[in-house]
Amino acid sequence: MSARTSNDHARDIPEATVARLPVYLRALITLAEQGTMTCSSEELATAAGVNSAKLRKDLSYLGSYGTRGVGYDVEYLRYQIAREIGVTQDWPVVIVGIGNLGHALANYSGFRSRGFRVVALLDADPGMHDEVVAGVDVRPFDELEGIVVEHSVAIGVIATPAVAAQDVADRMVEAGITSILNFAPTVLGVPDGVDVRKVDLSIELQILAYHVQRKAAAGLAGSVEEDSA
Amino acid sequence: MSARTSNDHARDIPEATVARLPVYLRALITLAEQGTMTCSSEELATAAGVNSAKLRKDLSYLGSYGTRGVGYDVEYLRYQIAREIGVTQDWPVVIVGIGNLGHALANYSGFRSRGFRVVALLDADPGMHDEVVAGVDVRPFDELEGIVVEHSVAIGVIATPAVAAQDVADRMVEAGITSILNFAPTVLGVPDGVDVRKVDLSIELQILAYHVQRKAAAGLAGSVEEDSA
DNA sequence: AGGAGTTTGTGAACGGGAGAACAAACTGAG
DNA sequence: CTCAGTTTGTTCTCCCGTTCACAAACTCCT
Ligand SMILES: NC(=O)c1ccc[n+]([C@@H]2O[C@H](COP(=O)([O-])OP(=O)(O)OC[C@H]3O[C@@H](n4cnc5c(N)ncnc54)[C@H](O)[C@@H]3O)[C@@H](O)[C@H]2O)c1
Ligand SMILES: NC(=O)c1ccc[n+]([C@@H]2O[C@H](COP(=O)([O-])OP(=O)(O)OC[C@H]3O[C@@H](n4cnc5c(N)ncnc54)[C@H](O)[C@@H]3O)[C@@H](O)[C@H]2O)c1
Repeated sequence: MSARTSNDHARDIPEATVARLPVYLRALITLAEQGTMTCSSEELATAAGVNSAKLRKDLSYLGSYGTRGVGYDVEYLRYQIAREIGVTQDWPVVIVGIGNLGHALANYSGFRSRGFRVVALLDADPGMHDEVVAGVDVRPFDELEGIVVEHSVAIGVIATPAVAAQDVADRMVEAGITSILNFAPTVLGVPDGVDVRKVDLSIELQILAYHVQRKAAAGLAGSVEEDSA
Repeated sequence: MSARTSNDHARDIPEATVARLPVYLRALITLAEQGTMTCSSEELATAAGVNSAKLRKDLSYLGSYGTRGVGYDVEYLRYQIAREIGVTQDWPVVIVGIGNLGHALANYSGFRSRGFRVVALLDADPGMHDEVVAGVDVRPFDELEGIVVEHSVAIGVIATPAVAAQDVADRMVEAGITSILNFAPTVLGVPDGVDVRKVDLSIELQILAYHVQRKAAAGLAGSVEEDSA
């Protein structure tokens, strides 16, 4: 009951930190490619586009991997973050809905290079089956469960029209998937223990539109605010 | 100086609220299509996947558009939110980088139906010019400035490889664009007053992977936590 | 008209994250 | 060995966002 004791260090990294770790990881990979062996929190923070105090606090949740007076060993920190996120191993992924977006996702090489392997492309449209996209057969949606079990798939991507998304999510959960990345513009209902992250292009654009409008309105009003630092 | 007085109601809606308004808008559109005339905060909150108190507080920043004891008029609220976001008018958008992802974006109909109009598709690859995607010519990247000025474009989408993204962003800002949606996995540096939102598929997957791993580790440890409500 | 029932709008408590600031810990020169 | 310089890890404070809880406001029934 009280056994929250984990092997190494404290668990439960804050969500905000988890969301930034992949950014740090990317920055470290870039630094490593440039031949940098060591970096300070200041340098890494700049590369990642965040405040250095925030970076240090984030890293402190993982453990104490830096050296005072020196900084961080790029390769070592890179490995530690990758291990914490879990991308030292490969994650099998299934993509459902191979339309415009599904094709783009299947062809995306950044998938593979970051520890994700597309093991199946599924679509309900029979006209699409056995088409080969990026070296993977498009298979009937019904094969979901078999594939999930066979490859121990934990992560599913939904790129179907919005009306089908909830159905697909239900089937995914039933098949044993516990994490879903949803591109369809719908709110998905899932049981406890299942994670959903959504990517909604229209929402992003609408947020941008709001700010454009606000900036324009502020400009018309003639006041000179907004600029702080 | 103290003139933060605006015409109608108080300005500066919290960012978290701004990010949810499009979700409410989508839920209201769905309700309207189903013939619902009126809805309570509870119903709308459920449809939007949020807490009803949060919904009410969010809406209260826009004004007082509900009726106590009754709820909200779906059409009226829909219009008010659309007006607040700024999607009662059409926003011209340019997309730069017409590869896998750019094609998908250009073909995406949800763009148009939500108040965004793709006025130009730009790519640096000459082999691509004059190809027509979704009814729009692909043009050389150099035409950016002319198009931005001609159509008063405020919003730009970057779908180029990561190495080109900063360059493209610089050119966009120079041309007069003030809001950027970035799909390339890079941190963009932009001047104050320019908004950048990023969509990074790999980061989303890595966040999901972290949680899968955490769940698995918790399972192995044998503790029965996680479930609260 | 009055009262019961319903639902909004908001004040207040609470929790988590952001940033400033500093002590602890390391390096390297003399 | 000592001391100056550097950089981490962490504490402390502040602010934003979430949630609870309730008075105010409205409807409808009798
Ligand atoms: N294209 C984009 O750039 C873009 C951007 C943002 C969001 N989206 C969203 O992503 C989703 C897909 O967009 P798209 O442009 O690729 O659409 P699309 O119509 O081109 O593709 C949808 C695919 O899903 C398949 N499908 C339909 N129902 C299915 C089901 N029940 N099971 C399995 N497959 C099914 C269809 O056969 C089709 O191949 C949509 O919800 C869209 O709103 C797309
Ligand atoms: N394909 C996906 O599903 C996906 C998913 C997430 C992120 N991304 C990211 O989106 C970006 C585009 O991905 P993609 O798969 O479409 O790549 P892609 O290589 O298919 O397309 C890139 C396009 O950009 C053009 N381009 C290159 N440099 C340019 C420049 N300076 N100015 C204008 N155009 C230029 C190229 O000619 C090409 O047409 C990449 O950064 C990728 O990491 C893609």
